[in-house]
Amino acid sequence: MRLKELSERSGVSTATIKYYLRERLLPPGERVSATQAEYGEEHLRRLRLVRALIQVGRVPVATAREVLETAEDESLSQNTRMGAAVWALPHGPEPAEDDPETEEARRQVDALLERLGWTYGQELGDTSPAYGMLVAAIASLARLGYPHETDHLLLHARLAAELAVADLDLVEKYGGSPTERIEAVVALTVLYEPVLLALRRLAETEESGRRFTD
Amino acid sequence: MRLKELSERSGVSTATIKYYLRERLLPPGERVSATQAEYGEEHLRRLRLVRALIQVGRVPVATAREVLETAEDESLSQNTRMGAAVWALPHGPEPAEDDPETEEARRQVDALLERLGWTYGQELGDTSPAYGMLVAAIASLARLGYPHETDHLLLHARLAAELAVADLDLVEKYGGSPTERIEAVVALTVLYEPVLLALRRLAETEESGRRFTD
DNA sequence: CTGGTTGGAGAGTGGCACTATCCAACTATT
DNA sequence: AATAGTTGGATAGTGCCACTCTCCAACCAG
Repeated sequence: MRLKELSERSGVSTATIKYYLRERLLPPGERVSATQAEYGEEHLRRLRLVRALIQVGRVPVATAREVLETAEDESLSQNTRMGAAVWALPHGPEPAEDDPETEEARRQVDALLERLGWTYGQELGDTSPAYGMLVAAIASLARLGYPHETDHLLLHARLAAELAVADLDLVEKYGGSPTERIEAVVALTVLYEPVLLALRRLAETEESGRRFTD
Repeated sequence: MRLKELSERSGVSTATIKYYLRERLLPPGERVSATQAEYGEEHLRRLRLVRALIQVGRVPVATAREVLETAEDESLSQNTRMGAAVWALPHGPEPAEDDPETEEARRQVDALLERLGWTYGQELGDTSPAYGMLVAAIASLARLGYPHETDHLLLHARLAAELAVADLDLVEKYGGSPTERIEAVVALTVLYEPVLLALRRLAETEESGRRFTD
């Protein structure tokens, strides 16, 4: 298939596909002549994954490239590939190191993770970006004087763990090659985030409507 | 307090505070003379809330203004104010209307919400942005061939409802004026999103490490 | 008196995700 | 075979956004 057909079947403009090719989010097509290239079904699948990550998952282009490169780097162990791919997903700024709320939040998170028995992926001698995200969010809550008790966090963590088990059951049932599985974990991690957030907002609207009806 | 002190106590540069004042994210300070203004503790609190929404919650500046304006518009009922504030929170692009995956996703979401008995805030004769967010995410999963069974969605919804109940318990315990309560709902809705996502990612790393260790 | 500070306004910056233009090589139509 | 349209690679440009810089008159502290 030619660029135009790839564009029509994916709903992505040719200009944007060219941009993705340039940014190495898509592998180049097979050269047919000096100025013509041919694309296959694999390109279409990959393009749709890229679009889903960028549009639905709000992953920056540069990040999407890193994630996908790591996912298909067969020189790494499956576990490293999976960890590194999720590692590269977007996350807020690292928490400021030099204020009391951050330190307190860090203590609280450490205590929480220890209580859960999570090793929080210190695999590479570094803490996960998700850890920083968590600390920053809790520090913000503290700074605003909103409650952030360990019990409440534990509830969130317990529910998160339940989701993770269900998601990975899905991946195992889904099967496929190691690379496909890693892609599936990335896709499910990213694409179920809006699902979860949307459901939570709907649930909150529902519940607050129930409680605060005038 | 003067601009500089507000800046020092909040950790936000004076240039950025001026920008927020211009964008009406902060109410103007009390004029002391033609070119001097005085700010109070309320400004500091508001500034911290704005910063939390923008930096941690990734809410665009224009959206933050709408959300906060709605939250403090005392001409509206408490329920409307709360609904409208959460309504204005950022969400992905509306799903494309004209493709089969979107239609299928919409049917699935409608069935899910009916089964849950959620009225998904059709208060204003329109569906919530969170509804569109949910449809778009599920359509993406379908387009990529990933599973998105109703059972799996129901699990997410059940957990989301559990979170909503816990969050609103916190708000009720927190108390305060109606405006403060609405601010609290907005702040907790936004600031617990990164907490939940971070915990989910940590849980996924943990669980996939457990399953896929080579 | 004077050197530094304050705050309002407008223009400028940098990053990002495209998007438009150009052009030579190709392909399809008559 | 002429010609009109298409393709794909490279480069530059666009639009948006969240700041950030510059200027300047008014102000204030030593």
